Amino acid sequence: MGLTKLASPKEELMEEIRARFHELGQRFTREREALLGVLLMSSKAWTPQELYDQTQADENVGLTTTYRTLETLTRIGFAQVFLIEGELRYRLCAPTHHHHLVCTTCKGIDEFRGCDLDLLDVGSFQATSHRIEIFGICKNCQTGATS
Amino acid sequence: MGLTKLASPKEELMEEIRARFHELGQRFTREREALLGVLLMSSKAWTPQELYDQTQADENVGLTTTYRTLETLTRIGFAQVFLIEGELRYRLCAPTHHHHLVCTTCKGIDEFRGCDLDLLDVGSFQATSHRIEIFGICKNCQTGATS
DNA sequence: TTTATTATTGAAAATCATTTCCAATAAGGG
DNA sequence: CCCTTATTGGAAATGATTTTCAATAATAAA
Repeated sequence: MGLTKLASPKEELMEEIRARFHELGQRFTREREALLGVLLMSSKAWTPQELYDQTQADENVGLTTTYRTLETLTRIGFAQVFLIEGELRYRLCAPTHHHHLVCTTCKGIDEFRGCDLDLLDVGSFQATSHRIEIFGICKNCQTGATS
Repeated sequence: MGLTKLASPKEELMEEIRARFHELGQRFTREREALLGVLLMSSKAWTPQELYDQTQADENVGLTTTYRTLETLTRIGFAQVFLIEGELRYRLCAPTHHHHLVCTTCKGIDEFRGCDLDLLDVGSFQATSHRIEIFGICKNCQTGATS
């Protein structure tokens, strides 16, 4: 990990999201593209403020827009919120079922598939979804680098 | 579920927590006892505000103290935070390894034990902990009652 | 018991996170 | 190129949480 590329090819996912936006009658603005550009660049889960700061480098995107875009992406299933050490962080996610390896050092998150939780007997509890998160330190962060 | 009693006997857990507080040089105040009294009463995960409101019935506990006590219980391992539908909620938890069935209607949480996640191969990722949460509707909430 | 020490409390203020407002802007269909 | 209307951004509002600090009260020691 250590902020490796996302599993799904960058351009492909960008197009998939753009298409979904159009389907929903939402516009694909320069701001949204800039935010997605940053999000697609790594496996990191960002706080809204961090993401905002990151975009300031080249594009001018407002903090409010950053919040709104993360909310939208989460609502339509292309991002997920994570509670990591008391902070809410957002990360792009493929919309297929998977779980996460969360690095508490760099906040990078890798996906993994394959879980047998559907087999678990939960009695009369009517399960609708589940989440598995494995916390730890990714390979890259084990080798000393602080971020 | 539907806010059933906690697995571990109420008095027993209260004593365990009291003992741990003493060990840590922390005082077992009337306020902390009142808050624990409410927390021990059910399997519900509370927002700080809700817990504060609940205590006002008989004991006068401040909101600040409510936040502080939840923070302390979480830090020493007797409570856990949950992100449920965008809200942070706290629930007493036995300090042994287990996972959760989260009712998104009443916010009651049941514990379940037995998971084979330790067997999962996560390659070079250095796992330190993991969390499994199953979301859904508990038996009690399936039968119509709104809360 | 009584006293001394010091952790804890609570109310107010400060801070931080997030949302709402609304006038100006710009995406994208026609 | 024009029109419609979703989107933007800054400011203000709101909401959640933390800090501050003087008063209080829980325990240990006498």
